[in-house]
Amino acid sequence: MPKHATDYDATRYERPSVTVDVVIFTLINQELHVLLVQRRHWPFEGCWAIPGGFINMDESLEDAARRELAEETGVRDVYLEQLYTFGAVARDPRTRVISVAYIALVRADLQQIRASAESTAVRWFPVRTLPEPLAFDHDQVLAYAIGRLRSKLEYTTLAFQLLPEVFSILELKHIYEQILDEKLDKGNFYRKIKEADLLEETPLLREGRGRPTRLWRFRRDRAADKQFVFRWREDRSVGEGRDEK
Amino acid sequence: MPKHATDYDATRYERPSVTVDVVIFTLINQELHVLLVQRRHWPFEGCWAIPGGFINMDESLEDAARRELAEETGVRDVYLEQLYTFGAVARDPRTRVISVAYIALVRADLQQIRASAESTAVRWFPVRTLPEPLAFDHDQVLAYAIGRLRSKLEYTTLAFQLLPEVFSILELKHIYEQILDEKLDKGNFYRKIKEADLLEETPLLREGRGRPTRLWRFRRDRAADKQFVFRWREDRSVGEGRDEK
DNA sequence: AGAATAGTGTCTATGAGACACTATTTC
DNA sequence: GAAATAGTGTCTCATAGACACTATTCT
Repeated sequence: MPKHATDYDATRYERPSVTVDVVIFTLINQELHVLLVQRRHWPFEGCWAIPGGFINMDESLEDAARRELAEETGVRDVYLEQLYTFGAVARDPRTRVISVAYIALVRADLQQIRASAESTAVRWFPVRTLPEPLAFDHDQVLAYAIGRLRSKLEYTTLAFQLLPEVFSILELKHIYEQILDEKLDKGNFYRKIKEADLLEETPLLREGRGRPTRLWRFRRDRAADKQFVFRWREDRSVGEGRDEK
Repeated sequence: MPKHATDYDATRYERPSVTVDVVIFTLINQELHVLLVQRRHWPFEGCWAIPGGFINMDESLEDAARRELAEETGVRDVYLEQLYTFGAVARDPRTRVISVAYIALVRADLQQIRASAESTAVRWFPVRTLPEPLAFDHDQVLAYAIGRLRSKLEYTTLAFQLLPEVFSILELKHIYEQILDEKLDKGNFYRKIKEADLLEETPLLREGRGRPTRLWRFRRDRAADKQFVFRWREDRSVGEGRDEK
């Protein structure tokens, strides 16, 4: 098969379909959730799936991901990142489909989710209790997405995408715990987050059962500085690279 | 546009072409090089480009990448990793093309490169002195590949892919320096690499101008242990995530 | 002996992790 | 005062980084 042939003819080779799937994460009641849609039709009728769809010829991959995201959640201006491209030959029984997967982080309180013509339902699922089985190879996609989220959390300020405008330091710690799936030390967390100088104190307090808690705001100016990275801890585990069977 | 519609008709939507491009790295004279092909035809006639080609309908993305790699270098069984998928609308003037980019690491001494029908030449270029301009958006692809290589080097044993069966510790250090583009401390490097217990001493010595150097072998058994990661240093910089304009 | 290259030893500053302590609220 | 939650202080141990030192070859 020639590469970049002169006499290129668009119709000459059979082409795969290309879809964009978006793994949409949010935090509900301090717990990490993911948005899934229930399929109305064959294949995998009734199964839950990661929302996605075919790309248009006049939109970039990221534009397509944003469109899908908007269609499912009505949300705009969120954190969006390409995850991986899945291209096993028989992952879709209908035809050859290459799926470019994206991760999105949204604040649940802002979102209005809705079902569509192809789905009977749309729901947030806690990542700890996902439905089984998922459609296509979406279990792999999701597992990979969670792994990526976890590893990126350790060296980026990504967790702030999930938080409201103001929040307490212990809420932030809770997100880290949710995503990393382990307990963190309170004192060490306070120390590191303060050293990072990422937060701006607000005059606000939130009352609860015990001592009221101070609320903070994320300093976007510091995060915008691309050189700057808040690294919760140095301990990176596997990270990038995955084996497509 | 419907997602996963029942009455799915493969011909119903216009489909993009999908290519796989492989950024092939090697080490020549202790210097990091990348394989480029010179294009024979329009578009970008005469420009250097990353080798790649259209995927077949019956091969996975990774299979396609291995095929391309074999076609360009005749090499098999190398380190191969998906890099990123590039999908800007007008990146190829002929038609809509989505390119899934891969990174491969090969040992140059083993390879026999050859030109093909579409290329007038195939050459290894030092990454420090790349030709300008590259075809398509290949400058971006390459820059991204180098960044990925750099960041992965810091927490994987990937550098060993570039080395021959036996090598000296200072040669290994040299690879790290090449890829990271900075000087490393000799003593610290010796310390870390030995602590990692990744190397096996051989009885071999190599003579040079000064004191002969001990040769070592990579312990694949330790690296196979997926939990294990040789981390040259903790200092991860940006890493994953990229902005496709 | 001196140059060239290989390889080791050691000091210091940093910072992650553990954990005990203090503070402020409600009941 | 006790319970509940918020927030601080401090000690220790590991280790990254700097850098001086020793070792073995050739000419």
